[in-house]
Amino acid sequence: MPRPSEPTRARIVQAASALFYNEGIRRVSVDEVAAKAGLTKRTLYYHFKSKDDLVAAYLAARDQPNLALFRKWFAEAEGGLPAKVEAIFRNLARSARHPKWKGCGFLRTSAELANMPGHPAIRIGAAHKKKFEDWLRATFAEQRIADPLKLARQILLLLDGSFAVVLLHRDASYMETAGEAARTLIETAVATKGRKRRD
Amino acid sequence: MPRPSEPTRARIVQAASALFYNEGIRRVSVDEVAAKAGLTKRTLYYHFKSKDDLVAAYLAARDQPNLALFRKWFAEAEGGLPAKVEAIFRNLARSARHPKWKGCGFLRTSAELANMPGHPAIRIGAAHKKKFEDWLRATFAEQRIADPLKLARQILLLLDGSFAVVLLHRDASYMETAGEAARTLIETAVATKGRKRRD
DNA sequence: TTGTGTATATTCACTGGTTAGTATACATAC
DNA sequence: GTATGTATACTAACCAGTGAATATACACAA
Repeated sequence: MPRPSEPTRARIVQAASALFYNEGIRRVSVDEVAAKAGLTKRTLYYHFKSKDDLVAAYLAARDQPNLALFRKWFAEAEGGLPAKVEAIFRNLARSARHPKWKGCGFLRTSAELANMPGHPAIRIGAAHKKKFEDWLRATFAEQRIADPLKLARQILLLLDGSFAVVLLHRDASYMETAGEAARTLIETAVATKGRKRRD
Repeated sequence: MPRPSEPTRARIVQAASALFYNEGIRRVSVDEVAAKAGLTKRTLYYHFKSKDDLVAAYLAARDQPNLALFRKWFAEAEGGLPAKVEAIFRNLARSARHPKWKGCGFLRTSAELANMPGHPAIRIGAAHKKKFEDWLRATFAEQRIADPLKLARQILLLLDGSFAVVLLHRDASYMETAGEAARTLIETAVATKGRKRRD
């Protein structure tokens, strides 16, 4: 039974993900994670050196799948650039209507651990958001938009804002409002493409 | 010494505010709050029936001062509507650069308690955001903007987005980016004032 | 093929500390 | 002498992390 070790670790991360996402980091004990994974706490501590380490692994496992989903929604959408970005918000709204939805795991974790600035989990969250921003910036740069970084950050702000607002109000329609705002900002940036900045 | 009871209660809320905001709800014990307020836990439980009750009081105490601050920043700013809204973001960025700043207490609390949907603290947070949205909507309506509710919600999304992003990245310049985005959205809405919706 | 050593993987049982909430008694002011 | 307010001392549960022992799989030697 010993040898492999990788499936066990993966099972622990899976159990931790479900519990941490649904209940919150500090609400969930290491014992609960171990029980859900079907093993003892001592075994868990063989694979992870601390609870903080486990929390970091939980977020690290969410990084790539999450980004892939956003890219998929963007790629599959019909229409031009604004429509493709808006599709991300529309799909997100659909996810948010599921009763088990509880916002963005990265944001919620960094909100809960805000008193530990250098925590590995917060770094992983920041890196995740940065990857998303970088992908948007590159996409906008390809379309010869004047200030692709600024526009990417504006979209990111709307996205994370919709995570926060929808979590509070439990009203997913805010995500469609955010999508509309994103469309307006993109169209404005496109219109300014060649022109000098006014003001 | 007994009689008054109100200053005692206020002192408890003050102690709770500092601790809950800086360390997080579940991180802070009722004993710690009592110690910081200079009394025993048993006395605290005379004034509040549970920890949840105390958490709710912590947020309720933040509601009016927070809104007043936003209104003050708006009112004192020079210039037109976009400049006045942008001033809110600029002032917020200034606050966020203080090292003790840890985001929006309402958002962080509801992120931490996301597993308890009906929690009084979450309701207070939602009501707070709604009041801000209502104030913006009324302000925009006075200026004869076409869809004041939609614009108010877009600004709210940018505001809460900047709380989230700046908490993660510890880079307050995102708030100025959010302010710029708000300006763009307002100017677009103003330009659409009388006109029919295109599309 | 069979025995044996070793790194890997797992468990039981425990520690020292913390936690929300309470039973009871005492003090003060009016 | 009764409302209000405060403190001491307690419960019963929980929690992150560890010490010591054990089980398994595989490499290699006989």
